[in-house]
Amino acid sequence: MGYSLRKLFKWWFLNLTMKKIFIILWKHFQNKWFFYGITIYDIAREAKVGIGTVSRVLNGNPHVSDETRRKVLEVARRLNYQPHTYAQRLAKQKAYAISAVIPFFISYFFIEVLRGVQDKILDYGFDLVLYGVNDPSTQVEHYIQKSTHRGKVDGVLFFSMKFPEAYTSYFKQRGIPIVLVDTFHPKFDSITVDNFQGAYIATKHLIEHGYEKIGMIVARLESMPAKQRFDGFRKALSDYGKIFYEEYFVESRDTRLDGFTRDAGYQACKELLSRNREIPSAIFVSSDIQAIGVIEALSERGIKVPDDVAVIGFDDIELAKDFGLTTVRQPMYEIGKVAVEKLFERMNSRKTKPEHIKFTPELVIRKTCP
Amino acid sequence: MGYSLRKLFKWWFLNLTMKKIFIILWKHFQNKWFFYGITIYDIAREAKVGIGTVSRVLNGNPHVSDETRRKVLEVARRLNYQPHTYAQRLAKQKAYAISAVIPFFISYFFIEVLRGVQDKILDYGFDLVLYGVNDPSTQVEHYIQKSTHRGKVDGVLFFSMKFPEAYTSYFKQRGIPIVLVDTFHPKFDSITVDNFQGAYIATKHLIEHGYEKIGMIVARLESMPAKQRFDGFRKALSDYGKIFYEEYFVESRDTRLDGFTRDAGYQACKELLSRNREIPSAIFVSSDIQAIGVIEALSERGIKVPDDVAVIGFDDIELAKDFGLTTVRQPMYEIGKVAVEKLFERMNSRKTKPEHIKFTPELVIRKTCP
DNA sequence: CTGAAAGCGCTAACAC
DNA sequence: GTGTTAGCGCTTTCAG
Repeated sequence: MGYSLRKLFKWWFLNLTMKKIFIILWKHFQNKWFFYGITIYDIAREAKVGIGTVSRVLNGNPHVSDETRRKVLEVARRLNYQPHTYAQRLAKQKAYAISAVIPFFISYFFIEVLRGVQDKILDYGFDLVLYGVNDPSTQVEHYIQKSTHRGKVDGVLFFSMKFPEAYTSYFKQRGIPIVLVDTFHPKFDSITVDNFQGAYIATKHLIEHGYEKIGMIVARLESMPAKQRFDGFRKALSDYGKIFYEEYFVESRDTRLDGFTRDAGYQACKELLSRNREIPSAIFVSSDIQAIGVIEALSERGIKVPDDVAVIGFDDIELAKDFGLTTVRQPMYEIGKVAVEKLFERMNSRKTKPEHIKFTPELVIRKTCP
Repeated sequence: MGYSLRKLFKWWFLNLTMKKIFIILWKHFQNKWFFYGITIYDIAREAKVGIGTVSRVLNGNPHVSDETRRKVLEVARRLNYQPHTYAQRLAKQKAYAISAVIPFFISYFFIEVLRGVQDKILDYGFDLVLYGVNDPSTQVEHYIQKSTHRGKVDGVLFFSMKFPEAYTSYFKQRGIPIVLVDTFHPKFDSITVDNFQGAYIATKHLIEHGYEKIGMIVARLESMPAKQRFDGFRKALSDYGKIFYEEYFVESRDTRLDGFTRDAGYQACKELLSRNREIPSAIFVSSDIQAIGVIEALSERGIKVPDDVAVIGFDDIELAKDFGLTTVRQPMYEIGKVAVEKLFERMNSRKTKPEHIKFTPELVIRKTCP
């Protein structure tokens, strides 16, 4: 009998009490020591109400008596309650998050835009899931897929890279809201900067300033922005009946970052100088970072800016201010903000046609071309 | 009877069929048209197995017959199944995500570190939730809280800002793994760069090069990195029995970004030049961005680098290469990677004491001090 | 090896 | 107003 009693006890102990004791202890530890793992059930128990009521209170549902509300709130605060992120998201069938698929290489642009995105997203209380692409040629699709795992995000922001054609139907079919920033596709909302217009404005300024022999140093023309800026330059020249001096035009040979580097600008300027006896009266450069290289090359040859030659850049990066560079400003922070706004608009109303917002850049006049 | 029949029918129709029909239709649309919203139930039904089995197959559980596995996999592929992110995370009680609380202002540093983080995190298949802090004085705590909402992430990376003392117990109590990057707190793992050592190495190089009158231009000494770099400089001087020339030492007045700007360097150098008849033979500058300003100021006065005065910077930012700046390189990409590794280590084993990893920076010799 | 069932923590429709 | 219950979609025992 002693034996069977022990056996019985053992069985009973293991299967029931043990479990319960553990649970009780565990809850106790959680509540008292960790302030962690508190659920609406804990609150409901303490406040002597149902979990539905707790949920209602926590979600600001008005159909609760003030008395109950107070009580629940008090308990919740005392227990240091925090809703479980993913339980909410699952039940609500909403991710409360958006993702950004963004290339890392365009550093200057990157930071500013991201700042805008972050600030705006804060207004909505959403999370930002970042997918920084180091190598577009191999990683874009991978990250697109990750960022669209079912339920993960309510929308995606896609930056500065060629949107892979194969994924247009992917997004359309699943109805995942997406907005393209600094890149374009006819089927999706996009936010871009009018490079053509910016270059046009800069060139026009040069022309109105009385410069005749206007040169241009441009990054590789395969790159869309470079091409558009070049086109704007040509258009302004022809609109104002000015000559395009072939000899004062240099396209970067440097392939790194499509030629949008200081060194590419430096080299291109050296080439320009070496192949001419005279120098142009002004140079429009396709980016600030190149322009800094250009100015270096000029000063090495003892050529003064802006006295001997005027220089205008493009982008208005942080350093442009330091160098007193006259340039075309891209409102990057603003672009980030608008991108988020646009995305939320899409998320809240699956509307009609895609919209294409174009920001017109503005001229910032500093020392290199007064 | 006609009436009661209709009534009955109506009731029946509304309460049962209607609902079911809708569900069937809906599922149909989903499956066929949208490839979306497929659940393991759909797969189980199609493959004629239980949902448990489906889950097992999908999770690579070995206790499934090959035959069943094949069948399930086939159906899953055909239906274009994707697991619901948050359902998984909820059931697994694991977030499969980490967050980064990072200030936006330190742009150069920022990008590189983040690249490292992103690349490493990719290995683990985790998501990165980004909280970019624009205004540390007001936003840090807000973002810390957001990033620690229950269940949201498995760990957090905290960058470059003073960790708020009030939150030490917050993290400790909840047992949320955190690693500090580019900042320090005795109670948490941290990864920093040995600024002292870096400055020491740079100064030593200057000394061994035979320079006697070595000056220093430093950002605001309230800033920890600036202070540590200054201390390293002094130590090297005294270790090698060199004089510290008070007159060739300038601390930035500029408060913006603690004086880590091109303009601050430029102004400080002007001040150095204006208050001495002679110039030092070498200048150690507390950051590359300032060094660029210093070089500008020097060249404006016709002082040649490195012929008249040698310059060494700190950081090795992108532009340093362009300017041929000799500098102290911080392995930022590497730091990002290691930070993630360390965090995962913490997440997988709640170990003992916090570890403090210090990277020793290395000297990069370029033109400004051969 | 596999199906059924009990969670994970929360929301929302449904009764009373 | 408020408690109960049925999901959200997946994981993980627990029996066979």
